[in-house]
Amino acid sequence: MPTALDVLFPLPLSPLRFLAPLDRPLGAVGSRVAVPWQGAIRIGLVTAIDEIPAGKALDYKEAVDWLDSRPFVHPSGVTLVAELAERTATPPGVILGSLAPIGFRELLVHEIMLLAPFPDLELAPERWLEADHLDAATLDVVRRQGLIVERAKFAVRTERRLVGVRPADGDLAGSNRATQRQALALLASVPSGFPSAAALSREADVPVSAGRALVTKGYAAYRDLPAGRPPTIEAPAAPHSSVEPHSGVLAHAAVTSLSGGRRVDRLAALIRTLQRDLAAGTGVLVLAPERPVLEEAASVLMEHVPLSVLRAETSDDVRNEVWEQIRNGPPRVLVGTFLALLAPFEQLGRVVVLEASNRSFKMLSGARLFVPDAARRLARIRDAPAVLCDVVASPETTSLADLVEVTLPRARQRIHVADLGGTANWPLGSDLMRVLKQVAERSRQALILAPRRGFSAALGCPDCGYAAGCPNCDLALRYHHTERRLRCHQCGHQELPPERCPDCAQERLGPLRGPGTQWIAQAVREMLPSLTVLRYDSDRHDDLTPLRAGEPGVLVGTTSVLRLPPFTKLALIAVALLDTHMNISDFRAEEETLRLVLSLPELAGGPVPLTLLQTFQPDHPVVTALAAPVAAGVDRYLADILERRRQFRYPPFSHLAKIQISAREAPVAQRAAQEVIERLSTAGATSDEVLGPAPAPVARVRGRYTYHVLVRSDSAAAFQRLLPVLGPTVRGAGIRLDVDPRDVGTVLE
DNA sequence: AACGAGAGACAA
DNA sequence: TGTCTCTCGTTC
Repeated sequence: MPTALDVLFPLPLSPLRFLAPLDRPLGAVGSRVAVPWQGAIRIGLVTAIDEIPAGKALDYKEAVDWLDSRPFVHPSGVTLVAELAERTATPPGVILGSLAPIGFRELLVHEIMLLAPFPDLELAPERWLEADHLDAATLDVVRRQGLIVERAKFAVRTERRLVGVRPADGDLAGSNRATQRQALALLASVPSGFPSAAALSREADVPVSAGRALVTKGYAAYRDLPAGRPPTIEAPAAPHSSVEPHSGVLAHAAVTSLSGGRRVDRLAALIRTLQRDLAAGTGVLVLAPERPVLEEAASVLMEHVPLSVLRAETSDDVRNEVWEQIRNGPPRVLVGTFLALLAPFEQLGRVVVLEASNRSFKMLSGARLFVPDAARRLARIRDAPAVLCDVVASPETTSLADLVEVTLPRARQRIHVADLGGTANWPLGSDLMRVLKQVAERSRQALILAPRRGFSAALGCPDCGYAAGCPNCDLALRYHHTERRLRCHQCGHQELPPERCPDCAQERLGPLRGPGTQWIAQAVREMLPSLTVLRYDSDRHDDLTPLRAGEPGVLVGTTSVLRLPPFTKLALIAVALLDTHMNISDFRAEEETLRLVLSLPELAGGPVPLTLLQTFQPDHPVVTALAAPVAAGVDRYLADILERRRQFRYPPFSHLAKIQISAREAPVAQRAAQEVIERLSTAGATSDEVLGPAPAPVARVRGRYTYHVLVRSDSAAAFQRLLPVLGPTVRGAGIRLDVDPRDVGTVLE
């Protein structure tokens, strides 16, 4: 019986079926194959192997060749891709494309052999030839007629190297040929050769002409040699002093929630467990949301366990090297981004997710996966325990079945709430001014977290209320004072600020609404002219060496400062406007505000600084919870959050998907949104399960109008039935589906 | 995603 | 009639 392969490509497709290459040993699920594709060949992943009836064989093309001797993706990875595709109602190829961005684009050597002379072709039969001797159409014809056999393998990358080809002889005798003899002797002793005659001469310490003479006289020649070993996997910079592992290991549970403490405390609590996993012969996968967390984890863990690192910047070569280490070497810990999810661990002992609620784990392209969800699925598929680490465990984690909660003592933190109500000073309230003065007097350092970059959230007219808006987006243009520009932070549009108000001709246009880094930095400079004030946001990264050297100063930055290594002499961390974080219209906003404030001590490498929160809402439950004298305030508030999620049927008590419908014309988008709702109800959605349509929080971005529809189901099965009815487009509008969204907007309110 | 077929727009 | 651009459907 013929054997068929289901082959998946990193394209928005489901697997396609090919015949297994005839007369070749059958490979395994998870291996890559080369298959004919639109006149050429391309690389795909075998997701299933099936026997099919002989009559069916003619329906499919024959795969050209197997490319792996051992699976490239563990079979559990194939299952994971399929599960994620189903959950997100996305073609599995899209999932493969996001999780395995390399491995499917490598160059192949594709060869063909004519089985008999072919009338119209001047090609020798029964000899292997480069496939590009035939054009795509001819290749397809002779292939269909069974007149050729084909093979494919990965192209070995080569580089031109200078190598020795002939030993020294009489012509090189004599004292004035001494330098050439010297260079040739060196060349002979290095089989891998040199990149150039000049490089050889440099190494042999002879004039360049001597090396060149070897080439002209035929003692040396350039040859294409296989490219050298890939660069070795570099260890991350180790900014951390060594960490003392906690004694004791984590209990064996399907899921462990590891919360509290600082990030290094949570790592310290993991080390003994990871060592035991490795000793048991199993590898461990540690997932990090972004580079600084990854580097920190790697530098802490590398002192205690054998470690590999995989991140976005790792080259394809290094990635292949890591894959080899994991497949062939002794068990190790792999610290990586989402790219590590498909790592080919033979035995996987544990999956650890660092900073499990971090927004960076939400992938913005493709199926918009949330990596911790994918990691938990992987752990379940492989029957490995999962550990979710976070400063504050999310309700999604704490409501999981078979959960063990490990809570480390919360980092010490003195929190002061500064009420901005009725204050005349803006953006620095009187409390913050007082503390900043102390910082200056005592020659200490302070960090102020600004709500945005630029000078102010808008530039406008104090008389008529006009505010300059973006021509492409329904959004105020942000005012950048230093550059004297108005800029849209959505689409990048920029223009000069108007001389006078276009509505009432008033000339005193000024900054409106919330302050940015520029405004706050300016205010601090005016108040404390002698103090160094530095800025750190995506517009400007000031040189922070003075602060690192311990000089007094104030750093004003956006949340991007949270990714900086800790400062050892911080006396104060201030949040200039906590309201910006609390008022984001999302059901997770308060919880994330809590997480933000409780993770601020991470920035202090030395004594615990004062945390000062400026807010117009000192009575907001988030603020009162944080201001409570003991941690119990926070814990009680977390319980409240969970209860509210249950009451209002938010995740984890329901399944949520956000559908974004957008078009250049608002009515087109609105009609399409209506059609989406009709399709959902035709598919059996109850009125309770469909919410919206509502205009997106910013109704127009880059000239496109967007409407949101939410699908909310109590049962996974009902949820999963509804999503596939949404195509990629509806009557001229584009649809984007975000299953398990991390930002929901206002539709439910 | 990438390609090719087919439809429609426009100049000669 | 040719050719350029856009939309749509297919990839086994």
